[in-house]
Amino acid sequence: MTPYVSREINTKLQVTCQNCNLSEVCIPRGLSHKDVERISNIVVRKKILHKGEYLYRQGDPFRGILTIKAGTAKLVALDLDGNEFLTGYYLPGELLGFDGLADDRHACSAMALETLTYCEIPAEQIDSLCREVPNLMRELFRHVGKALTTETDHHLLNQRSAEERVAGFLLDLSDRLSCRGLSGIEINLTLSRADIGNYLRLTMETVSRLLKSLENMGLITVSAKSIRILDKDKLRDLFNKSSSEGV
Amino acid sequence: MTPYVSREINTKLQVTCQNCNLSEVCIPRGLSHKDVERISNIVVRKKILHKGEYLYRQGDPFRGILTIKAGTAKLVALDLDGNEFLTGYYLPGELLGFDGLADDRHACSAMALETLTYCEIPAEQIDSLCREVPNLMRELFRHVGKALTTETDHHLLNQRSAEERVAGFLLDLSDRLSCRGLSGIEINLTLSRADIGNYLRLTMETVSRLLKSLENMGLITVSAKSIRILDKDKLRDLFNKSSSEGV
DNA sequence: CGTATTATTGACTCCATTCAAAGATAGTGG
DNA sequence: CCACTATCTTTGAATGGAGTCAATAATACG
Repeated sequence: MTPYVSREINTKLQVTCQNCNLSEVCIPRGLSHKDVERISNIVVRKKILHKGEYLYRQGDPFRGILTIKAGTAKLVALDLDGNEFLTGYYLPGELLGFDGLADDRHACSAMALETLTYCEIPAEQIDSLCREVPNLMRELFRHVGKALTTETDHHLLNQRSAEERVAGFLLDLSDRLSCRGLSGIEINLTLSRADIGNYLRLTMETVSRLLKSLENMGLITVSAKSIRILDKDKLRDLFNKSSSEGV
Repeated sequence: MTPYVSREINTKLQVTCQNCNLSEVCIPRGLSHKDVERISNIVVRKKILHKGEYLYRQGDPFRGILTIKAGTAKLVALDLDGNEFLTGYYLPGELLGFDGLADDRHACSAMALETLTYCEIPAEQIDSLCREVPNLMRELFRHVGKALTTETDHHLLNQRSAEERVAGFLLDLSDRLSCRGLSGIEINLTLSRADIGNYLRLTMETVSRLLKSLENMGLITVSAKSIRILDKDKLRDLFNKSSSEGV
């Protein structure tokens, strides 16, 4: 019953944190109306990026904490050999940029996977803003802590069997989409098979084979970049396979 | 040339952040004398823990940010099946506890690997202390950011070949010991083979085989829990093997 | 409509795991 | 101090899961 507000980023003057449709998942979550107002004046609402463009690049000076308004992005680290490693995949309302906190340079690159709009708390403002709005400080600590446990979960996922990894990836994505009021059943992948493989540390061939296998089992249907989850419970069972061994 | 101060935690009254021998690597790093004084009054210097005792357990309410004064600790997450996953291994001056930031409960357990002493910024004090000492806030953000990139590096390491993982583990440990003024050559492992395997997501058999193999190559000598690095450069070459393929 | 990119499918290989058994080490009580 | 036990470590042989290489198919894009 919150007043409906246009999703168009183009109507720039109107869009504030107070009326943003993502206020339930983004920074404002848990902050008072007054705090949000304070923050909203600082937050920079950025222009559109197109597929393949960077929000920031590995090695860039830390630019701030970003949050996606619309679209999806991937976070990529380069290993010693220059190979990509997809460390994260971001949906609207999710925060990124924490990889720049450690030494004021971004340790990863963030790239738009499709047309994307985002907001930013500029690096130079974080300090003063946190001092003025202690609740924001607490929220930022909470978010960066969340980024840490998410990375641990990702690491844990990638130690499981290829089948469990793919199942886990779909379940995670489904849940995160649901949280944002989007369909957790009809999933539109913006990642390529190679990207998914990169995220799960599998080859694209293995990802392809396993999506087909899940389809053959009747758990999902796959058609190009669109995946429909037919049986989430069975998918979950598959994900937890190792614990209920032997059946 | 800083005045030498007893390492004995038992002489409680004397030990402050100002005179702690770890001030170059721990929280005080980069803070003014005055800031350190302020913090030192809040920091709680804890009693001795013995091998196998917990600093905190998964599910416990967030207790604060801890730093090890003497000894080593492991950070362990339990996966869905109840299997251990060793997410981190901590040396004196290293901070832990960030796994409790996200939802005020610790996502991991921290266990002493040997007799251990540590200090603590209690959870309830972090907020006010950060407000009084903005430089501390910045340092904490830096540290939690570091924890995040460290976890990504760990994740990346665990995607490499078993040989590279073991070599990388030894190199990392060696460097971290060196930073603390300890020998990076004569390494005393406090982790068991199973723990190392757990950290590197290898079986203890594989770890054992590869330590033996590195010994046969003349890069290290192994005797029980004591490892001596004989040729760090060659060890580094081995770690970077995949990039200089074919030789 | 044609070309480039991305995805699928198959056959074969190899690295790390598993299973199993022997050997070393550390901790305990007589 | 030594014997005894439990735990940790080493070593070997066989297995299997995901990778690699390669060819074809589908999709996106100009």
